[in-house]
Amino acid sequence: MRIATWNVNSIKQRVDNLTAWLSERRPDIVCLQETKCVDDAFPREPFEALGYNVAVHGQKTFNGVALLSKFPLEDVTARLPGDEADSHARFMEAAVSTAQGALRVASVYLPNGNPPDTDKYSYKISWMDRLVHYARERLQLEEPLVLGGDFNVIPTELDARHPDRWRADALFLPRTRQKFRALYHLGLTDAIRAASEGPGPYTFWDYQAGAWQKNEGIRIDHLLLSPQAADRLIAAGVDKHVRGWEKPSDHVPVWADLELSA
DNA sequence: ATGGCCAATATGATTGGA
Repeated sequence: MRIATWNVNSIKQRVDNLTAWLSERRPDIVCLQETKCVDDAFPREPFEALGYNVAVHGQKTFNGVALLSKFPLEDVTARLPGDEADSHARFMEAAVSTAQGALRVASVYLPNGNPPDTDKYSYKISWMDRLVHYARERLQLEEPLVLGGDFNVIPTELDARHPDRWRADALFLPRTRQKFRALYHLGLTDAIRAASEGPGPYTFWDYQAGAWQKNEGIRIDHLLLSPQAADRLIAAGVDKHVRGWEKPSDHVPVWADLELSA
């Protein structure tokens, strides 16, 4: 079972890159973020033609998440509990059944939170509190669970080429990192950090200022595994080369292989 | 050389991203 996450920064602009990467990496399940389109306008056909079931939860202009899966998607839920007034399309969960066993997966697009002295940051923190609450409940099921997404959190100094430049940023503030550690402390495993000790790899390079050419990246896209998933982790990686393609997203795919057969 | 981008929108300037 290969599961991946990718912030595509507009699904309409990324159809060619996404289909090319799917053909190359051949993931079974993909969590997508920043699809930036309403559900009726989502280009499903190119992905269905590659054998994927498609579940979308989008909105006009901003945000938007989706799941692609070679297995049927069941119990699809497109709301993170805890705030009925939250209208942002940032979360979608589904259950997947395979011959090797069941898996629960969520596509997560955590708020950016900048600038930190505004209600955008308090929204980020309260969203993280809701995610902690959700994860705590799901972990009680003691099942394989993968939270894949753009968490907009740089976890440690190993996860930025120039950490000092990010000190005052909502992605790296102590309060942000503390809240992210609360997720770890529930018992979730960071798949990339389990597979490599760092520094790096990075998953995002800004379009501006030659960040890609100078490898001034950060690691903010993560796959967090429940103990029942982490016990089955075989390998994990970041497809950095995709950032060098024509018309790239500013994020690259992150993937993990799980041996689901107990 | 200390600045450089990209996507969506009833668009030609503004907003959001990170």
